[in-house]
Amino acid sequence: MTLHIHNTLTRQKEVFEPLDPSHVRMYVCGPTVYDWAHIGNARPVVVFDTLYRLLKRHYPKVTYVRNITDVDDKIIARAKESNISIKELTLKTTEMFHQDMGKLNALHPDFEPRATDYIGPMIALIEKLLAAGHAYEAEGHVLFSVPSMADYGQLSRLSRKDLVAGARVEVAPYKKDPADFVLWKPASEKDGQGWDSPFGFGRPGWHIECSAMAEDRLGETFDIHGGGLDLIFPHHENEIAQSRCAHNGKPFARYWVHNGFLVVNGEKMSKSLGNFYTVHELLEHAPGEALRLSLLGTHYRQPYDFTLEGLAQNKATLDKWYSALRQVKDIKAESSIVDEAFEEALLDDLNTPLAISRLHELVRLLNSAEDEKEKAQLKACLLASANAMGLLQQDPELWLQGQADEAIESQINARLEARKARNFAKADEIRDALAAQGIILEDNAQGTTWRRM
RNA sequence: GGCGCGGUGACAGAAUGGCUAUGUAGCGGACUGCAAAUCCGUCAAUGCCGGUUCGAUUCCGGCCCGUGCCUCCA
Repeated sequence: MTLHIHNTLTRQKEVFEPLDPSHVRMYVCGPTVYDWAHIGNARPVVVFDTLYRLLKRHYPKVTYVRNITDVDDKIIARAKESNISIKELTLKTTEMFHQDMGKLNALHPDFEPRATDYIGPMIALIEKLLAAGHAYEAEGHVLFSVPSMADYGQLSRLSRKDLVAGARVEVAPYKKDPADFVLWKPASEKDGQGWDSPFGFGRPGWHIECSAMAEDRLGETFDIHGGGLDLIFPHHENEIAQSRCAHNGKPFARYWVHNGFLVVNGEKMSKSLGNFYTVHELLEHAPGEALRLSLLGTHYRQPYDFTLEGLAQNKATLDKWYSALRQVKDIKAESSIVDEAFEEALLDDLNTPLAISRLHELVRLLNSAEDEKEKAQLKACLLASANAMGLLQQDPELWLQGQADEAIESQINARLEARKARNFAKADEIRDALAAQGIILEDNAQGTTWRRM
């Protein structure tokens, strides 16, 4: 079984062949920490977490790096608004991000470099670019010279001519070419964020941050670089330009993987449109695991149309799956081999919807299995496969019922007594009363089980 | 204007040059005191027009519709 992955560089599905099969290296652009993460931020986290888990099953060592961008105009503005220090804002927001992503069952990356810890390497990279003639200083800025790179634009397939034709370019007077972009910009002390450098007091441009952190953690050339579709241009294009030009044209990332956009009611979700959901608020509607399943229910390169109804439906699916697991809670899972059809789906460019359909199939088989040994195997297979996607790792009782509740248990016992006495009117009365509290009773061979809606 | 992406049953969402996933909803049945859950069965789709082909939802061309990017957005 071989991993095939879509590479934005070639716009094709390719066989994944790591530079070093004993050590796969992946970099994904992380959040700019100034506010709660929204579901658009959560999508790449969940997608690349699933890829990370997949890679770990097939290669002996995987290094996954996801940065924290803690230098940014929006951060400076937000800190000023909230009247707190930049450090306080970025630390607090990073903590919020970690909590939310933890609820989505996202594993922690191997490294999570913060931009502010890499100012030195960024300056060094800029100096290399200046020395190589790919950058120039102008009015306190250092700019990357796009015309100095003959094959600029390969990832986005935008020619310089097209870029200039785009009427939205606001050409700063100090730019030699309209396409040039900032590597370093001047800052003043009152911004609350700035560093001394050979080019003066200032701060790094956004793109150079990722180039520097990726190189420091993963080397000049590495395997996979991921992020949202919208980062292709300009961010990733410029990362490539900086990194390759600083290293004599050496390749940067070999496979570029981009997740599609998030859409709400057919419209792009964005803060300016006001139609966005934060992960934090959605966690009040449904557990993080349901949100994770929702995000994986659409192939990662497709646009994902988020709805609260869809979220509720995925919650119901997990209820069903956990119910199936509860039926076999006394059966010990044997071995832990990921289902083959499931794994094949993931290996084919991370086809999570197809993999999920296989989980449905495994649940159905488990529900209809008669033989104990067969149940034990199916349970093990289901648990291992679901875990490969970061799902179904909770205790079923805890998922379905939450904290133990003696009042409910005694009501259920009272109902069982009534049923035994064939007093069905009373039994139904108790069931209806519990239903009004969102408690669903299920009578089965073993007795009566319950769950919360 | 340039560079892209997409249009599949009531809804969500995969796949495929012929055998038409999966889930939710619906319908029928089994089970149940009745429900719920579960199981079995079942209905139902490829935007439009051409072309290639024995055969197209799939490949090619045109059109319509929707949508994204085009200088710091995941």
